[in-house]
Amino acid sequence: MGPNAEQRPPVMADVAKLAGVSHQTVSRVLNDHPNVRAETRTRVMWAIDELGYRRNLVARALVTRHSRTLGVVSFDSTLYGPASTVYGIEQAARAAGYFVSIVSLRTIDRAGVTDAIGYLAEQGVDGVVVVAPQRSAARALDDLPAGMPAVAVEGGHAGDVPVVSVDQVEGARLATLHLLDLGHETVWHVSGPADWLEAEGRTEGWRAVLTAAGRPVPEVLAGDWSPRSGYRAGKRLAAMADRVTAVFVANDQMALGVLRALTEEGVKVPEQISIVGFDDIPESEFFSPPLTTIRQDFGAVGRRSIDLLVRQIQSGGPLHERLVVPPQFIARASTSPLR
Amino acid sequence: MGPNAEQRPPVMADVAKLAGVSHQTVSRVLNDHPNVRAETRTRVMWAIDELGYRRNLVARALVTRHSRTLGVVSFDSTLYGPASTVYGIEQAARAAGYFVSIVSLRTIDRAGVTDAIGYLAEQGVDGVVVVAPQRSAARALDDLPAGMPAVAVEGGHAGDVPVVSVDQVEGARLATLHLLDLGHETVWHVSGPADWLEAEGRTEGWRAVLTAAGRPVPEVLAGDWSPRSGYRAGKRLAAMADRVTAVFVANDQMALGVLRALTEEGVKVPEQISIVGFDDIPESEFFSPPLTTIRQDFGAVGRRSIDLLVRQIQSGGPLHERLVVPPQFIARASTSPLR
DNA sequence: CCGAGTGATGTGAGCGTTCACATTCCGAGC
DNA sequence: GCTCGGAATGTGAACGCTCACATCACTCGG
Repeated sequence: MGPNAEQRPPVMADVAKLAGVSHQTVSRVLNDHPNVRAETRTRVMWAIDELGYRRNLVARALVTRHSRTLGVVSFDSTLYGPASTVYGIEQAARAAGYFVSIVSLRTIDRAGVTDAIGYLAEQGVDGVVVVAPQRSAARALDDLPAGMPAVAVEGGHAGDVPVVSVDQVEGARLATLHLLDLGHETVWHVSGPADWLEAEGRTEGWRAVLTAAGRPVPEVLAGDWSPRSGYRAGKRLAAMADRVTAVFVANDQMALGVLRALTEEGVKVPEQISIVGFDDIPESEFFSPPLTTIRQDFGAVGRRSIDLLVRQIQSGGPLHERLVVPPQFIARASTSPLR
Repeated sequence: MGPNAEQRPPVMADVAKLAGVSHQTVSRVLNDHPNVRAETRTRVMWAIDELGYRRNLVARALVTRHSRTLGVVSFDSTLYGPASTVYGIEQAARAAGYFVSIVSLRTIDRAGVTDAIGYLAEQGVDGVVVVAPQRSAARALDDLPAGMPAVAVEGGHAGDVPVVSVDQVEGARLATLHLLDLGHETVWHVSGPADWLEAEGRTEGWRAVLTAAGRPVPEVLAGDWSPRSGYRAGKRLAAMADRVTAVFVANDQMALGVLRALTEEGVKVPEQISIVGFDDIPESEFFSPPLTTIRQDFGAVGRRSIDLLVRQIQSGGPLHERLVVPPQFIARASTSPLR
């Protein structure tokens, strides 16, 4: 092996030697430092090209103490909501010049989230976004490593940490009001799982509207977001079809299950029962009938949370903000006036 | 400011001083080196705890040249398939002791993928998984940085890079054969977008079965995976309802659109037309009627690809393997024998 | 009772950058 | 021609860890 049998990728010193400058000048070129002669710059660029040099961001991170990487802790990113949120976050982070390191948890207990944040901290992320849609997960934000910038998405009352979320209560209000406006005496509700903050918010908004209007508040049918749980709720609703005329279902997947159950039992939607969902998944428009629902702007959630996180990283101090993204009502064919 | 006004997080030397050992002994404890006296170990552990020390993986990565981070290049992780694949990859990677850094591209041209891999390389990932469902994206694997271990998922003919994919052709065969077995004269096909390898595979399998059985091969109706494109295809199929009795739709979302269009036009499924989808998204079981479809095991795809990647990282050499995950036929209510 | 062997620990260098500071260069101004 | 100042460049020391090697303290067989 001669001295040229180097297998290691070229480093800054190699570029410097080839260009006939010091490693520091190479660094300056790479970092767009103003005080470099144009001719020197081109010579360095040429050498970089010649050697196929790529800078080593790990070494840079060691000295700057900034990795330009953000951590994302998420949960079951197969569900449409979390998946879209994570996608939005990733897009926004990259636009802001950050990499994204993701940990998706299967179960979402506090310890799991704390561990995940710990791993990310060791890995040197500059900040974390925690998608913590459940109470228990949100609590993990209380034991953040000192000085770690963080943002909670859909995270409820998260202590010192700023929160970005879609206004669930408002969405539920829109849905429920729409049904009351159509002349329905009251509105039934198929809820999400108990521990989820989004589920709580939706139930709360629904209840608030009914109470404010002086309408009876029917018993809540509990679901777990899955189409199957909606199907079960739908069967129960069908059995009460003489009393039920309008239902607000806490997400579109469950609404699909409800629709299916009602169809099986011969209950017509929207003629006999009106249905409103939540999320506006891409499928909703093609349900039978097309689903009236509430759209959440996940892209906006991602952008806002990254913006908040980056501002914290730059300022050093924590921000006590609470950003709310408004939901949007989408009218389709699953609701009709009470005849 | 006294000398104790340190704001910086503790480093290994701090732990060493407190425990009364050398930094190297601390390192040994952290890395489970066998030759450390039990008492020393506990003393070090105590010091670590006392200071709230966390090791700095960036510094470690600099010297070991391994970041224990894998890069994932994906594309629109909002679609059910890509989202599930990425989730499976992330789970498998973490189980294997790796972090995952994700780049999701909006558009999937070759340059974009090449750039993404380049960024990940600078960032020091030990290997990359490229979810490259399109021909153009798959081609980016030809210009990988030298010595970068890589695996393509759903990636077609990807040069030197091992590929893991679900057997699309076989899935399409299962779907088409099922329909022929029910007595249908031939099977129509709503395809995915042209550039997608998965779409090609599904069309190929469908065509192969028809040809082998000596049946007429109808014109392909082109879709783009979206429910809307399925809806448009459904309208056209409804217009030919006298000739069409069976349709294989290249994914479940489009199948939903087809279903919707047929329902609107008063065509009964499965009495007049039988439909088979592909993917088995969670919603399929609750379509009206519940959709007969082909299930893909995305978890298995994730595990296999990480396994392949980790083996490459450990062995140093590239592996020329090609792993195929079998699809599964799921019978539901959207198909029936030709009367 | 001594030297070899093994386990436990310490020492210093180096990973590839950037930072702080030192040095050199060059033209303007007197 | 000489000084001065800012632009352009170079030098050496970190950053926090692991690696290779050195050292030290024992145990054990002859």
